[in-house]
Amino acid sequence: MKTVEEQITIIRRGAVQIIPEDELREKIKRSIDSGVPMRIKYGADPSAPDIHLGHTVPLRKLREFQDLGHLVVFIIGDFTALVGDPSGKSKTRKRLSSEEIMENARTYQEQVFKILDREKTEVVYNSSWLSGLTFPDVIDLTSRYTVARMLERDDFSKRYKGGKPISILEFLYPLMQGYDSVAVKSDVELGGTDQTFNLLVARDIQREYGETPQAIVTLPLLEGTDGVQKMSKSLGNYIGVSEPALDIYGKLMSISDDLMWRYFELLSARSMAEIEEAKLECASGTNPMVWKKKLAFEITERFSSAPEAGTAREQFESVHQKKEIPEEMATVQVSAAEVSGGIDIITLLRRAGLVNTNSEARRKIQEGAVRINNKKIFEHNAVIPVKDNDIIRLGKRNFRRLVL
RNA sequence: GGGGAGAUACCGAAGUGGCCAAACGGGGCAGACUGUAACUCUGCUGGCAAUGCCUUCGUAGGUUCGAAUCCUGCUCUCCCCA
Repeated sequence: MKTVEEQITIIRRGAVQIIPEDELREKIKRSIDSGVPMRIKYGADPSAPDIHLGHTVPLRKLREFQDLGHLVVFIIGDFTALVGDPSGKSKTRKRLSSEEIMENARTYQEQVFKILDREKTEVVYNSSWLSGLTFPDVIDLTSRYTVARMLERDDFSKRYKGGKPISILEFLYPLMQGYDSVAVKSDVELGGTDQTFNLLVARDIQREYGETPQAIVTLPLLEGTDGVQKMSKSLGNYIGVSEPALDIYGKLMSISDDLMWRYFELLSARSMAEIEEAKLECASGTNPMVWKKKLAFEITERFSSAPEAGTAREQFESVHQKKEIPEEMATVQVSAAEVSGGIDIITLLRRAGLVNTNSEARRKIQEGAVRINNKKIFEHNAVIPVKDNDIIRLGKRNFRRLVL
């Protein structure tokens, strides 16, 4: 068992804030003395089943807590998802059916346990306590917090000042999350910095219900592959942990050199000392690509396997560095009858799923982005004689192999 | 309950009777460049049987030779007052 200070050091690495640190120390000490592990709460929204590298930042921190002997209480926010979160810009965010939620929760867990230790994880659904609350219970809960305090939340106050709508339901969310903490009796809760407000509300709610408030550990939000906005599926700048090894590797290689160091800090298992060393090395002339490949390999391996990551690296090198055509690619099946006497290029591109409309196909052809077997096609009414195994290419990185 | 403002393409935002498939910016895609799928530069970015035609400016009607633009109802949002 590690000492309090040793544990704090591990917890602090990569964390943005620990609120309040002395309370956390106290909790760790009590845990050591009593031999009872701390209960570390983490909530997940099962509306999007694909977890990406951004989610893995807190997950890795949870794993560190587990390795220190503590228990993770993983809350699936099925009740939350059932109600449907109206926050943000998407006005008509759909409400999920309970079947969808259960399915998402299942795939979610599959992915989460690539990182977490199953033995030290308690998975719970917040519907099991939230759906049982009566309206008087809800009134009691809402009476314990004020509108002014709600408006302290950054995005609420911004929207309020900017004349953007805020639904009452959104005010309820922090309260529901806080109630979750009461229900699971959490000692510590983890979340991204965007969750700071909700995590703090939970402390107040716990106190209101006569419990000892949880300590809070906030973690940075990982920037997406664009290097600017936070990684999110809706922004399309994410790297999913269940993506094919080649995609994970390739997307990691596409990040900027600056962002690479950020990823090293937040995702890599390498020590900070080693990372600093690498930075110096690059500053003195080493091609950053060398280190980017190491990062890409490490992360790809984590979510697939060493052989798969190796294959991904080879393919990347062959396609992007030697400009060769990848060995493996998506295929498109056509019947021999369809292509006897050739097939017109627009139809071919659409059949291959490389474009969505004929107009788009014409544009791409004009731009010189279309190749068949590495030969550029410029005629948008060209009729192409094709055969089995021909390769259709759009741009640098979209390939389809034709199968008759 | 009363008064006012608004809803435009993936997002933000201009346009206020014909020159509007709709400026500009962001995003996306492509081309050039590159160690790179980064940066930068350039082009494209509603659809189609394509020098034309069709659909689109919250929604349903109306006025007009002609409507994103004017009128009316409806839906939704914001602000002020009570």
